[in-house]
Amino acid sequence: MCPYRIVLEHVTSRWGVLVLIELLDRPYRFSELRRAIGRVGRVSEKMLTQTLQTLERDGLVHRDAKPVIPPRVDYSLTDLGREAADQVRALALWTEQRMPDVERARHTYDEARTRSAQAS
Amino acid sequence: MCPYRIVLEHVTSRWGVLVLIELLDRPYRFSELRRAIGRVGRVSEKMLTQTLQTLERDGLVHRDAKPVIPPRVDYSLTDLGREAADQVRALALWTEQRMPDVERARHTYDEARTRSAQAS
DNA sequence: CAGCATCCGGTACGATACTG
DNA sequence: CAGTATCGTACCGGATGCTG
Repeated sequence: MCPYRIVLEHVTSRWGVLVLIELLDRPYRFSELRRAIGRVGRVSEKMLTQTLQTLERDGLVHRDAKPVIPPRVDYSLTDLGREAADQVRALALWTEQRMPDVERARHTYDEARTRSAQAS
Repeated sequence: MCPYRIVLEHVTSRWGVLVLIELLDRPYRFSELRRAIGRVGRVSEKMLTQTLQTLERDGLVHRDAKPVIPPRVDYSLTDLGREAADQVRALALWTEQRMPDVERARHTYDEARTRSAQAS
């Protein structure tokens, strides 16, 4: 499989999308980020960790761990990450905007299928 | 979960991305589309069917089934689908472009981890 | 050719408990 | 607080066989 597709899948992954969009606003701490995303769709601690590690490895997210007690870790976007996040957010906004059209299309589709089911 | 996130996941899904990008060039028949995508990552017949149905239901893809023997079905983008596909392609192109940066970031990341593993 | 039905393995994902 | 480790499950996705 093409190497760039891997990165594309990281960026467009379920939680990757949400992480990038949230971090576009401002840096977040781990649990804080988890709560912020939680308003849209609950993410498990494990998945958030995994997603952040993947994005960090790809150079999209910067992890700043301060050696204090209790631990404090801040996540932010790198310049590269911001470029990706901008595009992802644009896509998300577009989706939100076009939701009515999608709903209408679905309704038409479902009705057509219901009819043909009745006809059988 | 927010309704628009569902659509976003359809669009950014593994095969959804590739279908949208391919259809941006021109309409495709089923098997033809499968082969076209196959150059990047093999997709099973089942997944392609499923992806196309989802995108059709969301009003992004138009399905034109001609009642002939042998069957001929053409898939194309709707206006709505083209809007989505444009954004997805932009993201894919960006990813391809920035691949060197990602590779470099990964190398740095992996090396740092190797070192700390040796230190233990 | 286009697609549906069925079975099945891998893994993505969540819940929980534990550590520094 | 910010994770790691372990376990169980649900679902993704592939392989195969069949239909119009």
